[in-house]
Amino acid sequence: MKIYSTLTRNKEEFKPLKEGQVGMYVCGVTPYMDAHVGHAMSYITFDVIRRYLEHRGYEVKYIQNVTDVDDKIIDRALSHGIPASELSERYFESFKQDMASLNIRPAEFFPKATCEIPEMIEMIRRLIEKNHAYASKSGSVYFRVSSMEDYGKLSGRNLDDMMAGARIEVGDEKEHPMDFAMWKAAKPGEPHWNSPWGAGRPGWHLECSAMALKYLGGSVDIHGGGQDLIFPHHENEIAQSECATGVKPFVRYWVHNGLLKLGEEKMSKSLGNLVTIKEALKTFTADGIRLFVMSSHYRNPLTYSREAMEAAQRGAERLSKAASLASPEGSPSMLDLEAIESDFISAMDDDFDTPRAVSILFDLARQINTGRDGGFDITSLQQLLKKLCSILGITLSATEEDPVEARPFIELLIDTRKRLREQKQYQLADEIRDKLSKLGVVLEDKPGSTGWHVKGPTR
RNA sequence: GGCGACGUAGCCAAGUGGUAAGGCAGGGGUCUGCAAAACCCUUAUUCAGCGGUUCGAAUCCGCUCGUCGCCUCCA
Repeated sequence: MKIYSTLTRNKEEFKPLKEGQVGMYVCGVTPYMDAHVGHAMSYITFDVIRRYLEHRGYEVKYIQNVTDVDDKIIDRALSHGIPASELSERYFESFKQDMASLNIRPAEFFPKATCEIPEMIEMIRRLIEKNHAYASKSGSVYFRVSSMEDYGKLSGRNLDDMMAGARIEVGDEKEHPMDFAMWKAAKPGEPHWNSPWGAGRPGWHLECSAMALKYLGGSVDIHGGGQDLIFPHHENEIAQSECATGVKPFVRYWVHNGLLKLGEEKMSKSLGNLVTIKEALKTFTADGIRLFVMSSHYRNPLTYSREAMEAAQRGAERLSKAASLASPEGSPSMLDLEAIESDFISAMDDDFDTPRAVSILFDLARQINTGRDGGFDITSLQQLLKKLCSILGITLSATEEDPVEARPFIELLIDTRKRLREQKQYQLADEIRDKLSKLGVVLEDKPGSTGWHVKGPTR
């Protein structure tokens, strides 16, 4: 199996530190508003990677942090008149719901920044001891970037290049403009914790270093996140971790997903151009959204559009139809299932090439349909389709929940319509079908019987 | 200005040296009372442009144009 690592900018043969086990750390959210489809894209990507690794026999330990204290949370909590902890808790719950709706499996553990303060303080202390960090007069602590030989290796920058950028402000208390805060001295009214350097709160980058170390050990196999985190976040994580522990590399495979665009720009909370996951789910199903994400390679940017989403949604429906067809009782289909599965594996083994993997799913669906039409037993094909879909977290569930209360009435109408058709009263029969369709119930006449299903969410 | 991606049919998107997967949409057909679904056929002599390397390039190299991301919080 090959995985592209941002650090080497190459596909590397995947070998976890401990055979058969994978420590995976994915940067989580800062919960101060509802998550958007860009977050969905990222977490679907890592959910698929996790599921696939497990399918390949690895035992995966998956950790995802929650940044439950930061400037935005504090600002927003203030304007809502509630404690920061309450705000972040509320949106973290909302986030977990969204993830569940998208069939994204929860992390094994979601460490919160505010619950890991002692570990972070310990890390700062070690870095100060080793001269990699220093406390300022105001009680903040900064990482000394000049103390690290290869600072900038992940993002391909060096300190001189960065100094050439015009947007750097020279802070009074920093030794070097690129030094970054690990501990921020408390301002009046802000949530704060005590530390050897005074009251304050942890810097953003520090939590991931401390948590990765605590939960996954000195070396992480896979560390994931959006490409927008490469610099400064992940660069600084490397600096803190490698300088504190002396263990190199901090991360064996850096995996970054491309960003979701809305129109010509990145979808983001700060730009405000976003579609929340809850909004998307009003129109599309989890399978539709997952297929949309997987139809493009995870390292490429993807543009959210109604047209693209609808195409994915149609595709999802096609797959679940093929999976749920009743199989004729004929001779079994003679397809080489092992060859199909091994094509799927080699696509996924090649840096998780989901577009290629998905194309195999569609090929399989067509084989199922033609097999059915030819009177073959398609059960084994359907089992394979279901198996491959479950590796990708595609549920294949009917697009809508069963409208239990309406069921007897729908069936009554279908029965009535059947009699009308027998009497060749087609005009009235078609009228029933059209009206049901407008109500979201689609009828399909087959030889001898009429099937029905509910249309996707609100389409 | 520095760093990094990307540009393949109407749309989305694989393919990284051997002659263009797959999905959606469109056209024609089979089936059907008509639909729907499904199936079959069909839609890029061509991969942003221009040069170069090669027996051979969408794939490698150079240049040009265009788009995006990061350099400030961000999945």
